[in-house]
Amino acid sequence: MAGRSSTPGRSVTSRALAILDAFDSSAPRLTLSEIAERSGTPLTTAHRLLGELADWGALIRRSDGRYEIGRKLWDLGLLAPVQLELRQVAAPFLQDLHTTIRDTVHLAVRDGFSALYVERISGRESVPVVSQVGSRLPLHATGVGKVLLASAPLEVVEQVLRSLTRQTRHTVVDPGRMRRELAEVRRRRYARTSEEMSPGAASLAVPVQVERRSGPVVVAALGIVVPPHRRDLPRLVPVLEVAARGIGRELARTRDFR
Amino acid sequence: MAGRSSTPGRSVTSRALAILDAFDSSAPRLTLSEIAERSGTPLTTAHRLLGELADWGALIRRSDGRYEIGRKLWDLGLLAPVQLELRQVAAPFLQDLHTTIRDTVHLAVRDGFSALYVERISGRESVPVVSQVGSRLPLHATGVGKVLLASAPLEVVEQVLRSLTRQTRHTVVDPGRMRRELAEVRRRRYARTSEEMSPGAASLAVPVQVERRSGPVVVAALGIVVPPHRRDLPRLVPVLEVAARGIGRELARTRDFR
DNA sequence: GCCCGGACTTCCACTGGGCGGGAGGAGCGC
DNA sequence: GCGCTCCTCCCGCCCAGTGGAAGTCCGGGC
Repeated sequence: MAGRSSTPGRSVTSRALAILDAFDSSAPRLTLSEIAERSGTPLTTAHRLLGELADWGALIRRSDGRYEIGRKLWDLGLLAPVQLELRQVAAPFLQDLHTTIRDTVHLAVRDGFSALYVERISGRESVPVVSQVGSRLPLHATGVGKVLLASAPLEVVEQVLRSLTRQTRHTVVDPGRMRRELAEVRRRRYARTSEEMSPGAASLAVPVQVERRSGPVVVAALGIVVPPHRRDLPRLVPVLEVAARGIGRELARTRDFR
Repeated sequence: MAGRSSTPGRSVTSRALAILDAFDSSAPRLTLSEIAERSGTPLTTAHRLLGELADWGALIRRSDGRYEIGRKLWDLGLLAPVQLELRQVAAPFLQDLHTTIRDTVHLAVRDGFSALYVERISGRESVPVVSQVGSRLPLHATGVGKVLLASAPLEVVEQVLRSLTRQTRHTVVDPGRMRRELAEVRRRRYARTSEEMSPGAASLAVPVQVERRSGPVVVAALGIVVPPHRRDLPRLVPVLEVAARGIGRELARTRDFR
C-alpha cells in the first residue's frame, strides 16, 4: 500500500516518456529492470507502462524478454521534418553524387552544438567512416560541421570555440585559428578537414542554402569523406556545389513556405 | 467541475499515444483541434498532453501553431530493429546493386498483410515509383510482395487470397492463379510483376534469407523496378541473388542470435 | 474601426486511474 | 535443493488528470 512517495509532481506522460528515453544507440535493447533503473522509475510502474507502450506498438517485447523500439515509432519518426522535408528531397542528389565521385557522401544539419547526420551513402569499399545516420559529431572537427558552424548564430560559435575538444592530433583546438578557418569557409563557401576527426579520413563540404525573403539561409551541409592523400579535393568543390544547389532549389519548391 | 464523462477506462498513456497516432503520412502536420478530433480526445486534454509531448521533444510546435513529429522521435525510430538490424546492414548491398543495374532498388519486409518498404534507392531518372521508405503496399501486386507472400504463414496467404484488390488492369485478382504464381515463386526463387501495381512499371524480386537452426527463414525481399518493355529481366536474377545472399550472410553475423 | 466566429489558452473542483510496496512465481547457476 | 535475480500480480490510498466553462487572441468581412 502506501501511496506515492518518490518524485511527486511527475506526470504520467513524463514517466512514459522517461521510459522511452532509456533507449539510445548504445542501448537499443533493454530488460525491464534496466529500463526501470535507467529511467528512474520504480520497477512496478515501469512494468505497467511498458505493457501499455508495447500494446500500442511503441515498443516490442522480444521472446527473450527484452524490449526494443517498435515499428510504430519507426513509422512516426519517418514523419519528422528532417526526414520528410530534407532527407527525402536530398536523397536522389546524394545518390547521383555518390555515383559520380564514388566516395562516402553525407548530409548533415546542425542540432544544437553538434552536426546531426541525416543521410549517408557509401559503397562497401570506401574509407571507414565514423558517422551513421542519426549520429552526432562535433561541429569543429568535420567538414560538414565547419560549414554548419560558419553559418551558425554568434552565441553558438562562441560556445563551440570555448570547447574545442581534441579528437586526433590534427584537430584544430586553438580558438583563434578556428575563427580564421570559419571566416575562410564563409569566403570560399566550402570547408575542408584532414584527419581532424579520425585518422585516415579527410573531408570536403559545402552549404545547402534555401532562398528566403530575408536572403539565403543555410539549412544543411553536404560533404564527402575521402582518403587524406587525395590532392585533387578542390576540383570536387564544383561537383558538390551543383548537387547542393539542386537540393536547395528542390527544398524551396517543396517546403511549405515558412 | 463535472468529472470525466467520456470514455472512462482510458489510461493517460493510451491518450497520449492516441495523440501520436493522429499523425500519419497523409497528415504529418496538424493543428491542435485537428489532433483533438482525429484522436478522439477532448480539446483541453489534447492541449495539455501536446504541451507535455512538445516539451519532451516528441513533437515540435511550428511558428504557425501546427505540430510536427520532433527529432527525438526520429532518433528513437532509428533504433528500431528494421533500421538497426536490417536497413543498416543491407544499405551498402543495395547501393552496389543500384550502381550496377541503375534501376530503382527496394528492400521490403512483411508487416501483417502488407509489404513494408524499408529502403529504396533510385537515381533521379528512373521509372516513377509509388513506394517510399516507410510506405506499405499490397502483397499481391508487387514483386517484393509476392516473394514475401510466398513464404508467409498459411493463414496470411489465405487472408490475402480472399482480398485481391485490383490496382491496374494487369493485377492478378484470381485466387487460383495467384496460388499457382506463389508456387512458381517458391520453385524459381524469384517473383515478377508487370504493371500489376502501377502502369509503366515492372518488377523483379528475390528473397533474403537467414539460416536458422530450423532451416532458412525469409526475412525480407529485395527487388528492382524497371520499365515493362525490358525483356532481359531473368538475366538480372543472379545479380539480385548475389546481393540477397550477401545481405543474408551479413544479417546472420550481425543479428543478435534469435 | 468594429463586430463576429473560430481556434487556442487558462482556470479549477471533482474523482477514478495511477501508484508502488510487497508477496509470489519463474528461471538459472552452483 | 537452495539461493539469487528478474519478472508478474495484487490492491487500497490519494493526488494527478480531467474537461466544461470562461477568457483571450487573431483575422477577415463589412
